[in-house]
Amino acid sequence: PCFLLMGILFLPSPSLTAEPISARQPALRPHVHKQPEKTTRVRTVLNEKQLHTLRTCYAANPRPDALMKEQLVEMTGLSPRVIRVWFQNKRCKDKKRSIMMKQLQQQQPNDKTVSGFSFCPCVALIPKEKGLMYVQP
Amino acid sequence: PCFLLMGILFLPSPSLTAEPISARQPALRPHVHKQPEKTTRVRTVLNEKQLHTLRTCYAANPRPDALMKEQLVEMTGLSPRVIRVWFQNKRCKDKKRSIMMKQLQQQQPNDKTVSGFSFCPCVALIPKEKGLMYVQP
DNA sequence: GCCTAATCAGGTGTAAACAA
DNA sequence: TTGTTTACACCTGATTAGGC
Repeated sequence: PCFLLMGILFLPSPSLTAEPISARQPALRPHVHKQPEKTTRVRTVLNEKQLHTLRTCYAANPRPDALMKEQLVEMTGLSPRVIRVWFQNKRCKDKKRSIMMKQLQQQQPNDKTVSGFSFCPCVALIPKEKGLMYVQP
Repeated sequence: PCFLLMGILFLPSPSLTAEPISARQPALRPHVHKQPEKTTRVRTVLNEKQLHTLRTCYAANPRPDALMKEQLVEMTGLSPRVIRVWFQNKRCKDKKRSIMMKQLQQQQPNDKTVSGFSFCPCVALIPKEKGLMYVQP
């Protein structure tokens, strides 16, 4: 259960070799056109194995062609649509992140002041509004 | 898959849990409607075997993904919700405990090392006595 | 009373939808 | 296609309450 694709060696996932239960068929709505009432958006939850496959492929080639995507469909059991969207989002996020990084680096090479927080992409660390700061008593 | 960069802790993507929608609680009135209706919450009592299974899994991976949780559901006979809550509580307790430990260790050697505060106040700062002091930033 | 399962409040990450 | 927004899955941390 390990094979080669585009020069990438895919090993079986360490956690699970057998994939028993949830081969997810997202069961998407056939009527894509908007019904203002039904706002139920079906969110596919990717498991670790699928993510690993996608990420490995992405690392080798962030813009897979149709053939490649087809292979991914087969490997992950995801729909082509999910594959496509995932790569779209991934490219976008990556780009955004790299831009952020560059800003961060050139902004303060080794400044340790609190002001550096304003550029911290991890929002959790920034009190948004009336958040609280933790200090030692 | 979690790393530190420029003092920012990047956590791995959240583990995935497929939770049936039916498990969502109807969000009963949090307010003054003190209706005499029974608010008895059902408390699951875990037996030794279930605890052992959960603890073993936790030791190997405190953040199981959807597949793993599904297996746990099968092995323990517990609902996905109970599994999820157990892991949440366990992580929280563990974290709290480890923080206590670290703070105990650091208590004697030195004081007033505010290093790290400017980078990560949420994580780095540890209460000296018992509990955190909150101040407005 | 202690331990902890369940709940709550608030936040994060991201798949999906949408806009350009 | 890229860039932005939205909705949802799931998190943490604090709190509440059930069993022993």
